[in-house]
Amino acid sequence: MSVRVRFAPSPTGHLHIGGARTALYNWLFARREQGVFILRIEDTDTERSTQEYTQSILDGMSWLGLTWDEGPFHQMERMPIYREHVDRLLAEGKAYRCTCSPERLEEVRKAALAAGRKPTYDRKCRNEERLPAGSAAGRTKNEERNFCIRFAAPLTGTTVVHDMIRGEIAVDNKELDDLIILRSDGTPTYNFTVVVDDVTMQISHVIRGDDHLNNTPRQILLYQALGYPAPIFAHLPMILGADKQRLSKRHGATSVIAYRDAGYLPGALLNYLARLGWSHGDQEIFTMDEMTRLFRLEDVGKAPAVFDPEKLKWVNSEHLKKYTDDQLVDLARPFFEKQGLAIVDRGYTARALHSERERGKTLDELAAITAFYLRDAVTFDEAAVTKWLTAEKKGLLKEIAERLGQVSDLSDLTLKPILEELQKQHNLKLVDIAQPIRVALTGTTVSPGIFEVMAILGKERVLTRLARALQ
RNA sequence: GCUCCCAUCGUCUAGCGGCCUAGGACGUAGCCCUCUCAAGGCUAAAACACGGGUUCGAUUCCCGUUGGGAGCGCCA
Repeated sequence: MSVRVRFAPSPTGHLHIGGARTALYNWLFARREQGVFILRIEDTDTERSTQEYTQSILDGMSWLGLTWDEGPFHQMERMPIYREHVDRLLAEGKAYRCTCSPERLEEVRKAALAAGRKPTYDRKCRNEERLPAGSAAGRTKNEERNFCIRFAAPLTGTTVVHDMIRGEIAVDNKELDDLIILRSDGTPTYNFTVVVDDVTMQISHVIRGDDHLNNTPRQILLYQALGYPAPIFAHLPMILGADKQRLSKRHGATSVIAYRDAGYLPGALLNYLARLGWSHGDQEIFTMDEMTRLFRLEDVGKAPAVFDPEKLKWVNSEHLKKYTDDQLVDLARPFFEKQGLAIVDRGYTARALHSERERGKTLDELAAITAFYLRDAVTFDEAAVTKWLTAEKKGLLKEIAERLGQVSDLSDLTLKPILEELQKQHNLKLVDIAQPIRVALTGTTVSPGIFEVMAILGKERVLTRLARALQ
């Protein structure tokens, strides 16, 4: 059997961390099994679905590099298919019209809850005499729209889910109620469309979050009613916030795009996400290639995982190490631009980034700490100036400037003797001489080695900055 | 409330009955390196939720308890 999997987000928000991992696992599984990865937009919630979110999800997927082989399909464009299936169930007596009002439903739920039962539908309309079936789904003309269509679920027996991650899960059919498959406005509902779509798209494996685990038995009932074989299921554990609650906006950035804008590499985000729930021995860092080769659904754990931004950062820094200085220039460019800095000298920028690359864990951080190289005027940190640019130190800097003016170029070779000599002469520690220079050149007390900074800046910039700091 | 799922260091996890004195990673702390900050190296603290079984032997298997998560929508 050929492997066909799908990622089916609903466009009611941006692509978030949890969705991205689900998409990744589907993608990895498809790649490894040489199957097909399908993207399906579940937009039957016309109230909340928007075109913007759809685009945002597509953008997120593209940025991550999770390319799809088929789609994107939109459920709103597949209405005839759903209606056809509803009609079939209706004709076979496996679905029925329900004229209960939302108000009555609410009362029934409340009463059930009060009696200690599940807040399910009491099957009133199913038990009353059947209304003329007709083509409820395809009703068009002057027909009233004050009814919806419910699935007539089996009253007895048990339904068992075969899950690649959870094993077998048996649920008593008594726990399942007659879910609505077609709303009174004629649109189908999730549990129905997902089944019809997965069948008609010939999905072989349904890999999704385990918030859908409870829905699975009802869906299996629908497969059976429709006379289709059910796909193989694999329910992934949830991703939680630091408070062990389901990850939400309250936990900070949850949209994939936010991570792109914060300077994370798509490969790093995916690497981190992959390790949330999946592992391969002690390995932490994976290339996409390694992941597609190594990923197995059998190695996915069952327990929910807490999203740890700190570890993500570390993973990102590890991935950052794999790029050359030259590649870093292009990666960091948008983040320099965000600060209003344009890259005029590519080689210079590459050398600047080289000196800082161990210090920034995201591209945003990296660009921020490298910015002083590209800025014309140094931005001074007040505390640093107060501590290190005292009158006494300024005298020292003046002396340094004079000596530097006499050398042809700045390098370890020319710089070291000069500073060491001054250090001895004034009976100072190297730190007492390095810090004033550092503040004068970078504006802060933190930077790469001072010799390196000076060599990269070059004689002209160094002297200019020194002069300016002395004012 | 009912049903389902889950349970190893703070966090991500390895472990699939003896190899466990429970391993790795992030983070934390200390030391080394050192012109600052990182990076790097070394070291340390840190976990099998609890109680019953099964077994010669349980982190590993079973049951219960507790804790957490999810579902119970004319949302997906």
